[in-house]
Amino acid sequence: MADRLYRPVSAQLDLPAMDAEIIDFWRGADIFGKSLAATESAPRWTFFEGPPTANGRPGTHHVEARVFKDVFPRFKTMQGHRVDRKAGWDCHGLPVELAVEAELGFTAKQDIEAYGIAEFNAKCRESVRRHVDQFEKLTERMGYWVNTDEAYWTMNPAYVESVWWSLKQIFDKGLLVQSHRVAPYCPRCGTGLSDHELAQGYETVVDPSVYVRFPLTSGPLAGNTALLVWTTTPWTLVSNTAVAVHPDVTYVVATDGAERVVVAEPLLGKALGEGWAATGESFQGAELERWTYRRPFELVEVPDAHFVVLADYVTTEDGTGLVHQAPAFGADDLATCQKYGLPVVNPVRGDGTFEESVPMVGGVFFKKADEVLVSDLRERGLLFRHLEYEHSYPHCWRCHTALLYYAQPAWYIRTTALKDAMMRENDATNWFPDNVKYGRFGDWLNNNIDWSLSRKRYWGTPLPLWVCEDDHVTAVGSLKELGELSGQDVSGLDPHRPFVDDVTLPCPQCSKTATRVPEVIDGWYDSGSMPFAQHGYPYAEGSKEAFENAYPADFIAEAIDQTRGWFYSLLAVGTLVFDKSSYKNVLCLGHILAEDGRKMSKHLGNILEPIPLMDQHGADAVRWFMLAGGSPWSARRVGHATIQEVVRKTLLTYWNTVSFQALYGRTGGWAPSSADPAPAERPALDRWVLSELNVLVRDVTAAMEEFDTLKVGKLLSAFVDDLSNWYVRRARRRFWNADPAALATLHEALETVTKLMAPMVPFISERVWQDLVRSVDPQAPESVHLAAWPAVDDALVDTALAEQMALTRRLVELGRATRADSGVKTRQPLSRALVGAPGWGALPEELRAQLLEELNVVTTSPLADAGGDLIDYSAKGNFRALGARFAKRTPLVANAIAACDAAELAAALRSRGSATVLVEGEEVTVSPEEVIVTETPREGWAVATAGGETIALDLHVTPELRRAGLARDVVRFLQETRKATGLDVADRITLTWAAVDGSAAGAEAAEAVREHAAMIADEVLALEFEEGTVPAEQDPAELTELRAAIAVDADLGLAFRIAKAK
RNA sequence: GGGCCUAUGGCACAGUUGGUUAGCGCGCCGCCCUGAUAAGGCGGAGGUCGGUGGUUCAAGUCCACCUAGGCCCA
Repeated sequence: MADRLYRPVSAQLDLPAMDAEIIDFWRGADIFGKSLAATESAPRWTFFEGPPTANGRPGTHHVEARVFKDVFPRFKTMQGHRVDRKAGWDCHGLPVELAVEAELGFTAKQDIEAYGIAEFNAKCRESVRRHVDQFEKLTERMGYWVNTDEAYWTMNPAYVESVWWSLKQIFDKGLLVQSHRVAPYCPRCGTGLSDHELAQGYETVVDPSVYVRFPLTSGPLAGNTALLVWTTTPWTLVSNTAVAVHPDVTYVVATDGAERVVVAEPLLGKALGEGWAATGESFQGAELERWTYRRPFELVEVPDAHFVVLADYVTTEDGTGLVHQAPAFGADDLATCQKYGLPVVNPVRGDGTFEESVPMVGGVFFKKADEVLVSDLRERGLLFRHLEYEHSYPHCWRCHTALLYYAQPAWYIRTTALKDAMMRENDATNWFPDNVKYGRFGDWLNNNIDWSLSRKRYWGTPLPLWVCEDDHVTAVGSLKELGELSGQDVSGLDPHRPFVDDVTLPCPQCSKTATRVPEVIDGWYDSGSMPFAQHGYPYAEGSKEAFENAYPADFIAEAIDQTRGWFYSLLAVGTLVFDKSSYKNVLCLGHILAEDGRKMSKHLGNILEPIPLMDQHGADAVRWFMLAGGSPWSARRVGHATIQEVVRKTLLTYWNTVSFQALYGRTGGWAPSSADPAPAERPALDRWVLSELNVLVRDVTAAMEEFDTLKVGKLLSAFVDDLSNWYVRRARRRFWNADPAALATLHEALETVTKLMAPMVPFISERVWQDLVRSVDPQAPESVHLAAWPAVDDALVDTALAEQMALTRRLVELGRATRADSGVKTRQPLSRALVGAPGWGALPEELRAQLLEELNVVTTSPLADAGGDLIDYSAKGNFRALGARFAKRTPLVANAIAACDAAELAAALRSRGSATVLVEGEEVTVSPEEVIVTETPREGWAVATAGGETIALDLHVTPELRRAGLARDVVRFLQETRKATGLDVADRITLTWAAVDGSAAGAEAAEAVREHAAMIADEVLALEFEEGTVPAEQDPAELTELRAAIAVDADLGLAFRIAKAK
C-alpha cells in the first residue's frame, strides 16, 4: 500500500461550484503572484492588455477576447517565460459622455456647459469606476489572470502626462498641425455630431438637382465650351473652388447645334437627353487637369482657384461626371482641394446663415438660399437643368434640422507623412489570421489619411497646446513643464478640463498670454499610447526600464473591429514616437453573435449575460467554446446548447477518466512510484498511449505557438476520447487488478494532458491537479499553473505501433459493423474471424488479442487461408499514390488496374511486391501502395469491407459457443444486479443460483452456468458460488440490511440471490 | 460605392500540400456494448459542398464573375 493515495474523485461534477472553490484557492494561495515570482528573471514574453472601454456593462463578447488574452500568457508562463499582465481601463471618450448625458437627461452640449464641466467630468469618472468594478468581477469569474490591482487607467494624471509627453514629441517633429475637418454639424444646436449620432438621423428629402454651365477659360476648348457640373446643394456654389473629374473616365464634347458642353461619356444620354450628340472630341479625365473656368458666382473671394482637379471618388452613376467642389462643405472635397493647395472658404456662420457681407444671400439660412441662387443662375443663362432629387440626407436626431457638412479648424497628426514607415512596420508584423495583414489592415494603411486628433468635447485627455493671440503654439509635455511655463504650482492639478483650461502662460515667443486650445483628444490616441503611458513613461520612477524591457509586445489580441481602432492606434503611435510598431504578433478574432446569428443587442432581446452563463455551465465550458468551438477568426454563435455540448463531450469525458483512475488507484492502494514498470516493459496498449501522448504534446505545442486554439482543442478532445473510449475500455480488466503498468500509464497520460489543458481550462485542470497529482506527489508544484509545460519524449514515440493500432481499430470497427448486420450480438462468442488487410501479417499478437476480445471471437486467421477459390478479389487504383507518379495518365492506369484480373494482381503483389498492368500497350509496374485490393469471401460469412480491408465472421454457433454466450449473459445480469443493489465495485459477494422450475431456457442456461461457474464467480467477485434454492422473496428490510438481493432473469430462466460477503 | 470575411444534410461546425464512398457533434429511427461515464459503438434516413463559368487527368479545396449575410469604411 502506497503512503499516499489519490483523493476520491466523484463521477459527478458541479462545475460552477468547483469554479468558486478554485478561485478561492488561487486567491488564498496567491497562485498568480507565485507564477510571476517564479519567472522573475526568466526571458520575457510581452503581452499588452487592450483596455476595454469602461462605458457599459461587460458582455459575453468581452469574454472572448479576454480568454485569448489569458490562454497564451498562461501557456508562455508554463514554458518558462516572464509574462507581465498589467490590466488597463479605457476611461475617456464620447461613449462615456453619452452614457452620462443619458443618465442626466441631457440632449445638447449646452446642457453640459450649464451643468458645469467639472461636475460633468466628475460624473464621467464615477461612471467609469462603476463599470470597471463589473469588469473586474467578470475577469475573476472567468479565470482571466491579469493584474487589476496595478491596472493603468487612461484618466490617471500620470497616464495623461505620458500622453502629453508623446504629443509633444510629435509636435516637435512638426507632425501635429492645425487644419480643417469637415464634420456633420447641426446649425440649430450649434454642435458637431458624432458618426453614431449621424446614423440615427437620416431622412428622405427632396432637394434641387441642378446642372450648371461653367464656361471654360483655358485649355483647347476655351471660349466655346462649358463644363456641365451637377450638384444637389446649390448653396455651396457660392464657395465653389474647383471641379473634380475622374482621371480614367472619358469626357466628351456634346452639342445640340447651338452650344457645346463637356460631360462624361457614359452619362451623355442620361444627363443631356434628346437632341444632343457627341461632336467626336474626347479627352481622358487626366487631360482636363487645371483647365480653368468661369465660376458661377462672384459673391465671395476664393483666391487662386477655379480649375479642374482630379479625384478618384468621382463616379459616373449620377449627374455629369463633373463634380463641383466646395472644400468647406465636404470631406472628399476638402481632401481633394488640399492636394492642390486650394483655400478653404466658408461664408456660412455657425448658426447656418450666410455672413451679412455676402451679396444676394447675406443673413439667409443656407437651405433657404438655394431658391434665390438658382433663379439668379437661370437669369444669367448658366442654369442648364433644374430637377427635383429625392435622396436620404442626414438630419439632427434631436431637432430634425438638416445637417451641414462643415469645415472647422481641427488638429491633425500627419500620419500620411509616416505611411511608408507604418507599412514597413506592418510588413514585420505577424497577423493571425494572415489575411488581415494586407487585407483590411493593409488597405487602411495604404489609403492612410491624417489622423483627426481633436474633439470639441469635455471628458478626454486635454490637447496640451497653448496658443497666444499671435497664433504661436506651445506644446506642453508635463505638469512640471506647465508649472515652469506658467509660473504657478500645478503639481497637484488634475490634468483634465476645466482645470487645465484655467492655466494660462506667457507665450515663450512673444510673451503675450497663451491659453489652452479648447479641444480634448480622440480616445484612440489614449489607448494607442498604452505601451509607454501604462508605466507613466518617461517621468514615473522605473518607467524607463519598465518600458524598454517590454517594447514591443510579443502578443496582443482583440476582435476584428479593432483594425482601425486599437490595432491602428498602437501601430501609429508607436511609429510616430519610437519609429517602431508596438506589437510583433496580433491575434484578430471574429465576433461572438447571439444564437440567432445577429449581434447581441438590448433592442433584439437576444443578450446572453456572461456571468449567468458561466454560473450555469462553468467558466471552463465558456472558455473552451471561445477557444475551440469553431474557428476563432470567424464570427460564431453562442448558445446554451453549444456550451452544454462542450461540458458533455469534452470536460466530462476528461473528468470521468480521472474519476476512473482515482477509483481504481485508491481501490488498489496504488500511487505512482519507481516500482512501476518502465514504459518499455509495459504492454503494447500502454506503449501506444504513451506514444500518442508524446505526439499530442508535440502537436499541441506547435498549435499553441501558431495561436491556433481550435486545433489545440481538437487534438486534446480527440486524445481524451481515445484515452477514455479505447485505452480504458481495452485495459479495464487490468485496472480491476490494480495493474501498476496500466495505472502508471493512465496516470502519466492524465498528468500530461492536465498540463496541456491548463491554459485552456484552468479550473478543471487545477481540480484534477490537486486530486490526482499533488495528492500523490509531494514534489509536485502547488498548482498546475506553476508546473512546467510538458516536453516531448521522442523515445516514446512509436510510429509503427501507432499505425498498427490504427489498423486494429479500423478492423474492430468493421467487425462491429459485421455483427450489427448479422444480428448476432457481441456477447455471443463466435469461433473465427477472417481478416484480409495489408499489414495484418505484421500485427503483434497483443494487438490481435485486442481485436479478438473486442469482437468476442475465439480465433482469427488470414482471409487467404480460407482458400483461393472461396475468395473474390477486386482491385482499384489509389489515386493519391498514382497521381504523384502518373499525373495526366493517372485515370488510364487506374482503369487498367480495375480491368485486370484482380486475383492475379493480388497474388503478384503479395509474392513479388509489385505487379504489371497494360496501359495503352505498355507494361507499367505498380506497387502495393498504388493498388487497393479488396478480398471478400464468397459465401457463408458475414462480411464488412472498407478501404481495402476486410473482416469476415463465421456465424456458425455451436452448442459450446452458445453456452459460453449464455454464461456471459449471466455475468451481465449479475453485474446489473450488483449495481442495482448498491454494491461497490470492489465488494465481494456470496451467491446462490437455481434454474426456474419448468423453464425450458433454464435447463440450457443451468448447464452453461455449471460449465462456466469459475469464470462467472471470478467476474462477479463471488467468494461463494453455489447451485441451491433461491427463495421467491425475502423481507426487503432484511435484504437491505444484508446488502443482498434476489433477482430472476426470465429470459435465461434463472434465479439468483446475492449478498455482500462478510 | 470600396475592402475583407462567411456560405458544407433540420441545427451548430471540421475538412491538411487539389486525389475518387465529404466528415464530426446535436436531433431522429433501429440495434449493440457497459465493473468509471451526464458515456461509447454500429447501422439507417437526411447533402446540386450558395450560383455560374474556368484551370486540371482529377475541384468542397485553385481562379473569375455573380447572389446572400456579416464586419469595417465611404
